Amino acid sequence: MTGETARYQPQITEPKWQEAWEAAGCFTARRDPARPKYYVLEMFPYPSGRIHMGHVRNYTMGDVVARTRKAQGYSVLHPMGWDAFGMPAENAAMQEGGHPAEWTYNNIKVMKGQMKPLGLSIDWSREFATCDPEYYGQQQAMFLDFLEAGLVYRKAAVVNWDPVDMTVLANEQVIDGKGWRSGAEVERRELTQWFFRISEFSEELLAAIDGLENWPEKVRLMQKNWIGRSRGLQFSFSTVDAPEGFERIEVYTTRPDTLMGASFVAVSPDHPLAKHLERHDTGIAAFNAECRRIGTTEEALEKAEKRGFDTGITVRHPFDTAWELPVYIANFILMDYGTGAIFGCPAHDQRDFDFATKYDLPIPAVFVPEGEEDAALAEAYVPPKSERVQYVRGFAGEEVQTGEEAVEAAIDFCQSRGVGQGVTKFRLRDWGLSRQRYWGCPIPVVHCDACGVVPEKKENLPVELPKDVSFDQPGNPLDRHPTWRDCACPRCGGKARRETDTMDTFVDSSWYFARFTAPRAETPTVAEDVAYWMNVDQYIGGVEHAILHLLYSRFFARAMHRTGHLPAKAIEPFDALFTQGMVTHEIYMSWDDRERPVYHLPEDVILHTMVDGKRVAVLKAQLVSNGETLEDRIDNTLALGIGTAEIVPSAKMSKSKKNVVDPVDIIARFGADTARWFVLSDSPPERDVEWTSAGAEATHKHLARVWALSERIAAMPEAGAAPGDADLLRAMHRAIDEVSRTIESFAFNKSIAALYTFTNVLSKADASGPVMRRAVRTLAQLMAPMVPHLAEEVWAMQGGEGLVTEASWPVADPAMLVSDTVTLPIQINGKRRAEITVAADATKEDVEKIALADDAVLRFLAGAAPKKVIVVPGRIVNVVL
RNA sequence: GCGGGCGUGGCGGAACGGUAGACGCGAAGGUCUCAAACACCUUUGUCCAAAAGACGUGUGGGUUCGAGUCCCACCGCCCGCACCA
Repeated sequence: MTGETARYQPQITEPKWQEAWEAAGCFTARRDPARPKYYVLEMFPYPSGRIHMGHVRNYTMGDVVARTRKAQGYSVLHPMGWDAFGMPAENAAMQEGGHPAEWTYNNIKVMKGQMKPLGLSIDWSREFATCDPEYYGQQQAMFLDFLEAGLVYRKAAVVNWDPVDMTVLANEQVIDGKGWRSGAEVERRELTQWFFRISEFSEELLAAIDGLENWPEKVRLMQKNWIGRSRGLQFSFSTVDAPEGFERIEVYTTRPDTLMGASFVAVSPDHPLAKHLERHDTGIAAFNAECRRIGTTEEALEKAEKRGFDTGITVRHPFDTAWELPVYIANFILMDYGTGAIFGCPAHDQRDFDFATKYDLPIPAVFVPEGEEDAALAEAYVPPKSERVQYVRGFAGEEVQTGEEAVEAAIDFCQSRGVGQGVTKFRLRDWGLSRQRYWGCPIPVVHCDACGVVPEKKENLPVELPKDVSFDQPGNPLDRHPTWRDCACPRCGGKARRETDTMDTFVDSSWYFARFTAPRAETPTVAEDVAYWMNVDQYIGGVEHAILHLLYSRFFARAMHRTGHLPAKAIEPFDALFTQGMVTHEIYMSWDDRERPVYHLPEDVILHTMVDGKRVAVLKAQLVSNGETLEDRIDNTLALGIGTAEIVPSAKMSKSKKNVVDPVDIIARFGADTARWFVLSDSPPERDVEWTSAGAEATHKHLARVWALSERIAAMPEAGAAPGDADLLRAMHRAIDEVSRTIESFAFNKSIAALYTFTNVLSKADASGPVMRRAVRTLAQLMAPMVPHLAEEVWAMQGGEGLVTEASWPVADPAMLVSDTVTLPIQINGKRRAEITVAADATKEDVEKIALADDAVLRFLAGAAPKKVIVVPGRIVNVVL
């Protein structure tokens, strides 16, 4: 057969198989009590308008799991939806006009059109967007249930305020302390906002992490640290010369053992005392205002230079009333943590040390390394709490003890003297969900002059966003929409105003996984559906969600359970979690005549490897304008670097660096299977993978080789036997075993390596037609999760029954996996010097005898007896001289 | 600043504490071709002409018969830090 008529043509075959799957309803999820269920979920996308390679990688991984589980007989749920609320839609409306809904739904349409050609085994009948009123209406219903259950409340909280645009800014909209649009200095301002009482679950959310065995250890650690349980002492200092009402300052410390090393007290600029003082003291007012300009992120506060303002107030030390400590307002004290006030022990905290040095405060050491003398410190001495140290200013417990022991002893001592209480605190703060924006789920309450805050009646849900809004003025359009904003009080019928804050988009994504089990239901969830489908058996997404999204979802599952929307088994909604790495690409950069960087798209350069192995990127535009060929360029000016771009090693794909590879282009050129195979092949899934055009081309070639191999095998005789049959069958079972195990353990790069190995064996095998056919059909089955279209093609070519997508997963025969001999390396003093082949069931003694008789071993022994011989059966022999 | 992660050939990466470099890319040589492309075959960590050998997993120490893997210290890069999603 010539290459003319028979070729691997994904552009033709891929749509064909997608239609076949759709016609057969392969991916429609059904509750089937007779079968075990499997729920695979990839973190749903934000509809930005285009899919990127990260999506391809994420969804391909989920698809491998979904298709494998389906083949293994599970009833699979593999849904897809859209995390559709958020600021970009509003930004687009501001910049380009139009309406956020129009922008969002259009993006969804485009992105879905780009995703469909990937051939993912998604049940599209369950699709929804979080901006659908049907979805957010149910979310509002749950909000009301949470409100009734006491899981939501209002309190004042700090926001970034842009005084020119008169609007609240997100952290990412604050650049160097200035508003991104107005350029005005951003202020911290307090607003009354809605909060979820997530902190009520701190202890439980922390304790339950230990049960999340199939989560990555790093995510569990990050969550633990985020919740941040600490044990400490809360007590108050009595003040001297403080204003009325501030006779005491309550502080919290995790190191009460350092109380005798205290040298100052510091309160947050947002502390009631600081706020009181600023009303009467312009210096303090100016200092506090300065602090508030730093912003609201913890990062900014931590990185800012540590500064304080001496209030002139002092406090008495609890164990020595003659000892007075100055009270500062300090920019690094968070009002949200502890009591918003601390005592500083500069000897044993670097921040306090820097502060004390700056303000010339004493630095008395409380403890020193065992056996050392008390001496002046050049920096804070901060040993691990588990280390034994010698206390020179301790007041409780032994003189030499660990920090942990000393803390407990100090708490006991203080409590017995009536100085404070031992308390457990958490770093985790309540979740502020209010957003002063339009494009989010409206908070379904009204503010009535007579009744106060009144929940909307459930029969009036959803509280829909008004469509007639404009974004030509700063601020939230809901605030200035009179017919939407003004309403009747659900309780008294009097004049009332709707809440104009909308919900954080994290709320939308905190329960979508539950909604997928019954996406069209008229209640948030349906008992039978959540009972059958929950939990998510495998959740897959980016590590950037390791803390907030996952923690919020864990909280939501508990809150939903408490309000009757989820069964108890679903309070940890994700049984297994996998966090995948990014897709990166190298950057092509040159410089313009003013020495500014200019970035070039991958398709605008030709990559060439020079003889010395150096890679260069030649600018296509340069070749065209000079009328040159690549060869001319290589001969002439390449060495000079003219018309070439520097290759900067891989970086996260971003539009500004122009290193984005568009999946749509790749699919058009090579087909979806090439894109799918490549994103799985090179790197372990949890690590970043670098997209390279050479790799994509090589993948495509390999897939074409498999196609051609299948075609060759299809033409082989129907009957007969050949000497290589047994070897090929062994290789086949090894491949089944390896691919099955590596898919199970999320090592898809190794699955692909095993498929390469098996394909290489298969193409060189000296086996008969029937065995070859059997092997290549198995190859199709093993490849199907990764490259389902090609697998169908091969399956059909070999006369496979029905669709390979519907075929059951092959099982390796253990008897075919063992061999009768084994090759062992022999080390001499830990260095490999020889190898021997012995029977797989040889005894240690036999192996030792054979090893010691080996030529190389005899040469090294030179007649002497070995000191020791270590035989690890099946692995290695080590002879120690 | 705090928290978390990652460092292995020219490149992506393999390796229950047991033969470092599986598999793929790239490169070199060959077959085919008028020639090229494609395809196929062989080689490919570094040093040495080759053999033998030596050296090799970011750096420096340590534990072990044996360390990429475990421990300590350091260096570099990446991610998160509560209103981006």
